[in-house]
Amino acid sequence: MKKLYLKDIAKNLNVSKTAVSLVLNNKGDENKISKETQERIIAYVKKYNYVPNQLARGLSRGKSETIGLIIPNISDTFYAQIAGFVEARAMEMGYTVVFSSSYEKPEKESKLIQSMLNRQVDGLIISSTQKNEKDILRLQENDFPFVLIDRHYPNLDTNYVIVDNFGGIYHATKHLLDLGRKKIGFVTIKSDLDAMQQRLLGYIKALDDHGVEQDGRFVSELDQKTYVTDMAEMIRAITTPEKRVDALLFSTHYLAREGLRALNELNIQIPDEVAIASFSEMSAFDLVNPPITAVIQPVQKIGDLAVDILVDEMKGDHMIKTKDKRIVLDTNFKIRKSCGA
Amino acid sequence: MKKLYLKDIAKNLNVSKTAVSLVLNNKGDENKISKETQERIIAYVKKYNYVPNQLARGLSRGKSETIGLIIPNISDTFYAQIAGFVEARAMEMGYTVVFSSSYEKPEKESKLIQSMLNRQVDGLIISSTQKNEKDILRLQENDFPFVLIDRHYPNLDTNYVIVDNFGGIYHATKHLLDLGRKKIGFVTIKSDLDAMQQRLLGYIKALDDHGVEQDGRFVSELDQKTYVTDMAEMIRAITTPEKRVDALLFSTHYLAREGLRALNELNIQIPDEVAIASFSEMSAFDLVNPPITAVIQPVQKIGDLAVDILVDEMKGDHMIKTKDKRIVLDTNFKIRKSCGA
DNA sequence: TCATTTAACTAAACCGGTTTAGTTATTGTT
DNA sequence: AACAATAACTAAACCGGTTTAGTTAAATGA
Repeated sequence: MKKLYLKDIAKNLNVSKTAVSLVLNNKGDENKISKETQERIIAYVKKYNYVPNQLARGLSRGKSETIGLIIPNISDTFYAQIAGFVEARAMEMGYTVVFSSSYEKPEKESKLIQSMLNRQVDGLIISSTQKNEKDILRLQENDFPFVLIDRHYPNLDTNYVIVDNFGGIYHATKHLLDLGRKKIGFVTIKSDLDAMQQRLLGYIKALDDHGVEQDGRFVSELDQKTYVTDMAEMIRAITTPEKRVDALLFSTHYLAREGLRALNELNIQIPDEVAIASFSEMSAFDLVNPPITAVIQPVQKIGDLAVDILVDEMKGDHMIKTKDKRIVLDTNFKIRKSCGA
Repeated sequence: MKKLYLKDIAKNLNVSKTAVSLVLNNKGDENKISKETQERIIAYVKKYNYVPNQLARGLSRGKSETIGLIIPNISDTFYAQIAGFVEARAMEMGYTVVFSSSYEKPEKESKLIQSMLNRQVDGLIISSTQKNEKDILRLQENDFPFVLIDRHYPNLDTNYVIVDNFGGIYHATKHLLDLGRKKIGFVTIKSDLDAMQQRLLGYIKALDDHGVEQDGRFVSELDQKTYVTDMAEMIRAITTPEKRVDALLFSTHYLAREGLRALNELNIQIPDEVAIASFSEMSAFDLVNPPITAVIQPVQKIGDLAVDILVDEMKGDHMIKTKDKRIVLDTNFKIRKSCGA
């Protein structure tokens, strides 16, 4: 079973490569290939199950029908889910997805973008480290189609699909306040990410709006690399009688996971002694002890919209910007036992 | 900033495309390009940051430096983790990964394989639906490099990296028996997958070896599509006084998750009334109530080895089979509270 | 009836690299 | 001095498609 090429088909049917190529690309009619010839070609192709070499096709058409997906970490449930939806939607649209994890390293992200461009992806979906303005700017200057997801550059004028981080946390904070919690701690990751800043700001704004004074506030920023080990100590520190919090809000699902673990180990009763809630969740938050109240991100929408916008951008006339391409999605709020509602 | 091509470099340096190409591919010396010319070329390329078009490169060399990964579902933590390790390892080796989820549909899997072949991937890593012998056989007949992971075809002579499903469950079952549990139920998915069969067999063998009679056994096979809703009813049925089990072993992590949920809802005390354990885990199994004892799969090893074997296969002289390319990895057993140890 | 369209098709250039098969000038050998 | 060997390089073919710019023969128009 040796491989069948366009020229073989042409030879065997006594037509030109051109004819075969045109017919296979649905350009037979407009190029006046007769109905019979078209049928002969299609029949032959079907019979011998011919499929064109995508590299050759891509090379000559200047596009690869491939989109690149760059995310911080495919092993993280949040990104894995997004990847799943991106891939499914892309496939519907006829695109293949190549992906890579940047592990939050700007240099890695930069290399990945370069490498994907070499591989002639037609467009990029990037959840950026947000420390790589240089590459993002370059993409934009070159009118290369791309969409940022989950994280965007607030001072750059790009397409993006993000969630309302501020609003999500504001809602969660308000909920805790409404339940009578007065001393709400906010546990987050040391990070310049705008998304993280917004979550912090949402927390602060909610406290301000409810007139909570300085001593009712406690913000703890853990290091991305050491948060697992730091968590227990931090929790111990803020649950001492002097500066005891009565609620903790975690800015990410993995912080909530470790926070819960630490609280359980210290035998602190949730929600009685300390109520907790999390921004973003993972698949077992409804099964942990106690189930964790969480701000839910619309992962499917993020994935679907990112692809839709990108596809539009890739085909579209670059002059006509039809769709709105800056999207801030609302979050949901899932109340469970951990917040004591 | 318009794109720089090989021919531009050649023109600007007054050398041939050949010279540039050879030097960039580290074939300068063997082709007797003088040291100075080599340096000139390298300096120029570095200065202007030239990188070759991978489609053109792939087309002319007949390889794309890309590997395809086909898994049941990228959103599943298990496969997401494997994908992460596969991608990382592949990148180390200079390969890009394209992936797609088959959602357990053989036809989808078949299409994906075809599509990836069209895209000229150099090799495939497949976690097959195991209902697609036809395509796997064809790959093999054509000497196309591929490695099966997680699931293999027992009657086909292919490369694979799987885990010892039988042994893993045997160990877990024995552990429950040793803890004095006499009526152990086995909850699994209706499936022809050999992996699933092996898990069932491991359970049976362990019972046999310990002389557990027929009424100490209970196997429940749930439907892949409806297990979430069926679980509660099933659990209720086997916890009636007449045929009450004192332990439940779940053949997958998602079954364990739903089983735990159902048991909690029915207010059945774990492990006092019913002990539970799971084959494979998810990231919060140590935080759920109670933490779940689980057979742990070596995800990193699966990913790493799959890539190693595939790369070997892709470069390697097909005549010389150096490495062992059928690998059955041992599982670990993580004891937590749910089994009552 | 002769010029013009049109229908049906194709040769050849092209995409941007790699590779084969040379070429030319210099050095080495006898 | 004559010839082979070698160093340093390049023209052109090639990968497998797409696309442009034609060609040819029949149909139409004035």
